[in-house]
Amino acid sequence: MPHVHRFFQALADTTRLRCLMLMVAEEVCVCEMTHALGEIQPKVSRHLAALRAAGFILDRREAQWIYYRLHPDLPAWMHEILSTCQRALAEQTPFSTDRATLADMPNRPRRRCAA
Amino acid sequence: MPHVHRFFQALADTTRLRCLMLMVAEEVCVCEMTHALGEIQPKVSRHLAALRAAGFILDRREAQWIYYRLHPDLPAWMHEILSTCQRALAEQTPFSTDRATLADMPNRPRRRCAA
DNA sequence: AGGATATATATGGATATACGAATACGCGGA
DNA sequence: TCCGCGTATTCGTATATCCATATATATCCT
Repeated sequence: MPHVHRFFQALADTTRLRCLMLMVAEEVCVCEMTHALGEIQPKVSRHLAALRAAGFILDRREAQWIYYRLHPDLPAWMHEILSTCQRALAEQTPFSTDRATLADMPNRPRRRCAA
Repeated sequence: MPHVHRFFQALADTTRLRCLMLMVAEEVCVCEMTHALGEIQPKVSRHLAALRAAGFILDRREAQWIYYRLHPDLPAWMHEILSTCQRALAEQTPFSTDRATLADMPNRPRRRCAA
């Protein structure tokens, strides 16, 4: 199926996988991912656009920031695979350092107060 | 990590994924996969070579047949993902028909009697 | 309105990947 | 030894993918 192909093709790029691993945990905006990965903005943006076009993530604008999250209607097995990945890769580079760099990010945009 | 990248890149091709889904269940030789998928032999062989070069499968020669199976040292999380795939995709085309076509294959080479 | 910040997209080029057709290799049997 | 079968590989080509640079769009603030 094309869906399956698209999914694994999405995971096959390191930049996209790193972004997805961050999004498994929480909603993240582009500048946060750019900072966390240490990549230039157009590169991150381009890969997020690909993930969005394939229907794997959703975006939400809040002021000048655009937050991305996993698509809520993602098939269960895809979500399961992403969880498996995070469990297996969380303590390996670059995924562990991505999380740390994000946590230490100065002036991190704050989400609208939930509730 | 390059390993992770290689793994998902391997799954991102439909021919390779179909072969892997067959190998999750049992050891399969090239002519069996060629028959099951309805693809030409060099195409199947080429993709198996890629999987072998990446260390995801092992081959074993028996007379003129070469049998492929998942590499026994595959990391647990990769095996887990393959299992998740099979559970999710087993009843979808082309994976379901691949299994059926293999089961109905005439003159299917028989493995050496185990034990 | 104008500047600053955040994000998206366009462009052109380099590299990788997949393909069919043809061919080579390895093994068993007559 | 020659043939047939199963498998692997080479070749040339078409297509896809990724990238960096430059630029466009949108929003906020003053």
